[in-house]
Amino acid sequence: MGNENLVFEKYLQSKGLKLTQPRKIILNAAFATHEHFDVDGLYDQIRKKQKDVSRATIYRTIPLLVEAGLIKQSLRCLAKDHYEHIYGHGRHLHLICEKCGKIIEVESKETENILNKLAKKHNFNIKEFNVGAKGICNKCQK
Amino acid sequence: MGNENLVFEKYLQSKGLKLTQPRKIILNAAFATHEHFDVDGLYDQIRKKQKDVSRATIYRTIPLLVEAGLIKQSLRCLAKDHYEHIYGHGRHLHLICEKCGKIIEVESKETENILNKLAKKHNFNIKEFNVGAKGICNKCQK
DNA sequence: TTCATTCTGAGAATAAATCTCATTCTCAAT
DNA sequence: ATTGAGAATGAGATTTATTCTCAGAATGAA
Ligand SMILES: [Mn+2]
Ligand SMILES: [Mn+2]
Ligand SMILES: [Zn+2]
Ligand SMILES: [Zn+2]
Repeated sequence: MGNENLVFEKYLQSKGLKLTQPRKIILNAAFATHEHFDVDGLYDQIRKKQKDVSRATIYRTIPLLVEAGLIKQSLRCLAKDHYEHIYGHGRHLHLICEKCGKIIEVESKETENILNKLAKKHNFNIKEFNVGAKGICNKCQK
Repeated sequence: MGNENLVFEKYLQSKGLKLTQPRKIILNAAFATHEHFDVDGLYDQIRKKQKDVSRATIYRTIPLLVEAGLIKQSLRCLAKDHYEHIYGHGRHLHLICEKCGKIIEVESKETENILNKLAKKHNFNIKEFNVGAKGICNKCQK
């Protein structure tokens, strides 16, 4: 339990927006797990906790969390957008198994350094890394 | 004009499928440009050439081209799946401008080597690399 | 309280992608 | 050349994630 709440509140204030109850609930749900998540996942999780937030509000809140630098759009599985929180969670790349859907997270400063170098060569200002590979995981190879 | 036709035909034969006229037209359209493309892009391009292929057939043919190793799913822009051909086109990574949508393609054996190393450590068998970054391009920084 | 603004939920609307199905094509066997 | 079985196609219906609309509720400063 970091201080995502504080970060979010600060961001909302800076935009003249309010940290309401639904927004708190959604923020909490997004940080309740270290797994990637989608809108329906959040919705179900929130409903299990007797809370009540509409899907519309979740869809409206996610861009705010992204803008605040708390979460990022991650992968797209089963035709749905997926997200993951980034605040308090080191950058990493993804190895995604095409068979079972397993996601392996790996840290790699090296790839970042290389990308930074290439970006500099093109005068490109990187905001978000997006590194990964698809293939077959250990178990599924048998 | 490589021999994508031959590759596609071989693949289709191996699956008991046929290289029909619509499939030829779609294949050609996919290789007519080195830009990334989406279904509507192909559809418009084909219609401009007086040809006629339904969207349904394009949607049905794309997975075949992917399976044949001729194209790959690339980016997702404006809520649409995008693709790019890979046959006869060296692997590369993408620097995508969030402002103007410009896509800079850069080669980098280094990142591949690193990813291969990381994959080996996890007994992961890589099929497709997916490397890039989002940010602001040279021009849009002013 | 008042008042202006922001938020919210419910449901309608949008649109990419998939599916259905009747018809047409393909091609190997006769 | 004819036939027949399976494959392919186009048109339109369907699905479904996401966005939009709008009427009412909450917020908070004055
Ligand atoms: Mn992750
Ligand atoms: Mn490319
Ligand atoms: Zn697996
Ligand atoms: Zn740009």
